[in-house]
Amino acid sequence: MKSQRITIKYIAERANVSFSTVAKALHNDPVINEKTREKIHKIAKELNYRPNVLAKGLRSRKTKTIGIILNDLQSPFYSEIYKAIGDIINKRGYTMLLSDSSYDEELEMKNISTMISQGAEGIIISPVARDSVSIRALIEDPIKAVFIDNRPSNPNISCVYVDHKEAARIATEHLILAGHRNILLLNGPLRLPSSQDFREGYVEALISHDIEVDEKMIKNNPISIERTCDQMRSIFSGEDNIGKADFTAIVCLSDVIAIGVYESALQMGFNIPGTYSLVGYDNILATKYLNPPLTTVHQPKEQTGLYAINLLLDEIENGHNEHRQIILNPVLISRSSVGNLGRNP
Amino acid sequence: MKSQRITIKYIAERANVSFSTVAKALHNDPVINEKTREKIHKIAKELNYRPNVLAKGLRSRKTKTIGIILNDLQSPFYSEIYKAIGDIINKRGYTMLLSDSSYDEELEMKNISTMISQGAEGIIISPVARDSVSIRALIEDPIKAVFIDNRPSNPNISCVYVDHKEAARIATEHLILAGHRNILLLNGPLRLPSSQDFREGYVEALISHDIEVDEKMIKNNPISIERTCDQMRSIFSGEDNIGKADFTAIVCLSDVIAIGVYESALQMGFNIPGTYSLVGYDNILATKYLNPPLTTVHQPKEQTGLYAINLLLDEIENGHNEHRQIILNPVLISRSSVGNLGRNP
DNA sequence: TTGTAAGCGTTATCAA
DNA sequence: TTGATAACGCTTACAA
Repeated sequence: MKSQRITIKYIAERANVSFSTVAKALHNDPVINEKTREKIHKIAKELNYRPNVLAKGLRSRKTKTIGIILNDLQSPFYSEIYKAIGDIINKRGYTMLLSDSSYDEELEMKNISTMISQGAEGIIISPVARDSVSIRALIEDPIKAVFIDNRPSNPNISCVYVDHKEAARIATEHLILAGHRNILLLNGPLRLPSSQDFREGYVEALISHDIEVDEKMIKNNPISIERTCDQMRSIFSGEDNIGKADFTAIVCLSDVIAIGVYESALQMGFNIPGTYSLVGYDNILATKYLNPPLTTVHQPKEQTGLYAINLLLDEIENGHNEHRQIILNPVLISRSSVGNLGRNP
Repeated sequence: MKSQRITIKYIAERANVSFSTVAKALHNDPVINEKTREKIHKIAKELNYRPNVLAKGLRSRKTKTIGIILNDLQSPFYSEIYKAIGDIINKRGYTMLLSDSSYDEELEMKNISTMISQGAEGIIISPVARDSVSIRALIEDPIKAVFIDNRPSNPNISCVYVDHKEAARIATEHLILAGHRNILLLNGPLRLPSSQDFREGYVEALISHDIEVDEKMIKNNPISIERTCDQMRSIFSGEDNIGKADFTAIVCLSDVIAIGVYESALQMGFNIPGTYSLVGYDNILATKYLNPPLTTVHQPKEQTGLYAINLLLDEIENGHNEHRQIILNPVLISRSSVGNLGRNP
């Protein structure tokens, strides 16, 4: 298995020319004689020559590699985003380096380091925090980056994100207009910028409708079905600081959390929207087919990915240097998980 | 922005030692004096030194990079698999190169080439076909590979897969035992090995219960919600060679196809399981919460990923050379999308 | 204990 | 039109 590696040097031997001639021929450099060019191409093809990207990158600084750093590879939310990114990356002849930070700053830092080490020409990242060591490191590094999903506090970064505050406002208001006044917020960990924004939107909606904000009604938990079930169980069992009769509706930071509520409904025997009305966020594929179909706020995920990669490639290939911020709008998708309490006309 | 790149050479200058001393110190080579070692580490840390993986890989042939090639990054089926893979890869200090072949052999070939070019030390691939130019190329190359999701025809390849034939048999038999005899098979494109296997299992189940196999009842379409809706619509409109009354149950090659049937039910106004009983395959997360909850055949996706990456890393790191084939078992998850026709006790 | 030097496979410059 | 050569940043004998 000590099989000879196919390099331009090896091709040169076979073709009886110098390796630099081979290099030029392979790049279709017009200085090379048509005949030799063809001969060399033929040999390369026969030997199934594959240029060594490492050597190439080392020498030319061009690796044609883009790093994508997200927080949860498995989440349908993120997968729609990087599906869109991946398609473009492929089409444009790049390769995608992908990694998962799992909402952990240390891991994020490591991921960024690795990608830079690997010679990624650019990075698209869904940052764990609005500002952090890793983000500052990223900005200092001469590597191009586009942030998605969250607005970084430093304005000198290109980014594409949906206005989470507005999303929460829309979702909460929808419930208020359906007559709900005691609305539970199933939020994510408060250290996440999206959770902070979402919370703000929720509060704003309540206030603008003269509803008092009760801190006990805001629950911050990791974004997962299991943890959501734990939360609901603790409310039902009386362990929590609120009881199951203290609210009539639930807003969730993400559809995954909303699915956790569906699971809880199954486990604890309550009904959606009979017992609780429910609004999610993201509009992931499955929500349409849930029982009942979930009312949720749509995030343009494909668009996010598309904008992000186009911005990045533009910066890389055309040396674009001014930073652009693209804010996308959330839109309410009304389905059947919200019941009308009939207080409002 | 012409910022000085931090290399061992640069650190060497700062530390007043030769660059090879730096290299050794950074590797904690015991021949280096404790004092100088510490000094060098300190400087490296201050300068935020990141080894250039390209140079490293070029010289040492170790890139710590694993390539993952799948057919549909967005599908929850695949994302569970590479989530599992990604976790291990990260934990073991590797990086993941990910790409999507979209069930296209040409793209697959390109993806393999790219990964080899990039110096990936190993590849985990869900192959488009059981045998193909790209697969043969992959075997000839000295790169380690593990196939998942499908059994390749060449036995000299490590692989991890679920027995799709058995899965189809279980699914179909489940319907037969519920009294169904006219069962529509919503299969994938016939060029896909999984479709071929699935078809076999379906046929086997029918035969073993003395039900005649009707080719018209087997539909091969791309695996997507949209194409499934198209198929159902053509049956309902009479354009197809079977009519809507010709069957009472449906088996699907994947849960995504099954979701397409749910969508069709919505669009065309039929009922599950009232009009048609339905069995899916994969047991993706959402199936449990569909309306009605989908009866499906579970594929151990996380296990698939885990086995695959462990096999691969074992081959890479321990030079394991014998190839191993791991076959995983599908298991029926009975929920509420199958109605009993009452013919059997 | 530290330093010198060759080489990994390219690109790119200059000379022939 | 072709060839020789240096350089990219690192690893790794071997020499000092």
